[in-house]
Amino acid sequence: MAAAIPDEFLDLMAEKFRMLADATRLAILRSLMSGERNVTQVVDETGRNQANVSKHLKMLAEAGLVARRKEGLQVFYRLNDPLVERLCKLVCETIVEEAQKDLDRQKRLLDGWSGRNPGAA
Amino acid sequence: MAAAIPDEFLDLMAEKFRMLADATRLAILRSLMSGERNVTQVVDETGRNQANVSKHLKMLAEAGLVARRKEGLQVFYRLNDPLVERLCKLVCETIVEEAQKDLDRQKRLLDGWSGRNPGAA
DNA sequence: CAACTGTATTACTGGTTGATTGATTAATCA
DNA sequence: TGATTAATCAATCAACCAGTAATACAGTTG
Repeated sequence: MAAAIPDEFLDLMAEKFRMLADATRLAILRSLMSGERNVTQVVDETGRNQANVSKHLKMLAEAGLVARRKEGLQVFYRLNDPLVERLCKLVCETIVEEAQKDLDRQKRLLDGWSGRNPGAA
Repeated sequence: MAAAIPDEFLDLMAEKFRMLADATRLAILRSLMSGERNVTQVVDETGRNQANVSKHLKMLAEAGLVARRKEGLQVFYRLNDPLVERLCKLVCETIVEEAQKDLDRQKRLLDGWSGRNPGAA
């Protein structure tokens, strides 16, 4: 019956989605999907600069999406919310599907349609 | 094996999530989850003003999340992307779980813990 | 201890985007 | 024409993001 979403949820939901609505943060999360990483490793894997990565990691930690562990000089981060991978997976699949649909449409226009139905606008 | 997310996907994914990263748009989508609605109905159900709703509906339509149908004076919108409801459902469940976890933690502090382990800070 | 190095965070800035609102316009129909 | 519905315009305000520079922190070395 898909219970309706209560008003108080809307802001919380928006906040969750907002965390995922940035390519840099997604790149960081993707890096953490392979396992725990320190800041320098994340910097290397994402190609973003350190201050920027650090800032986004802080946001993600405050939102509860990643967890922090300090060890000597280094700070290690890891995924802390199973939701992340599930949401990313769903969206990725959708992107693939949409790309496939586009391909099919083009294909139909290019070969399947040639010669037939000549007068159509 | 959870195939890695390719770089080219990051922006597309961020764009998808960004559409859902706003409480007003979520309220609009929730309204449409009950079925097709015209703009006035969405305005009433969301409590936002007409210009605002109209603008967000346009964004959602351009992103392909909703579909548009004009009939006389009115314009009807409906959900057009099965992803929306699945993503919202996932996030809602997570919010409920997190709230539950908070409740449990408080409960444990209040009654389960009283008397025992007296010296702990 | 003081100086120094490597690692991570914070502060500040400029530029961009986004949300909201009131007023106006466009389209449709009585 | 007048009423209704939706889209657009113009203006304001807030949020966000990248980048540089400055700061903090832990550990090492002299």
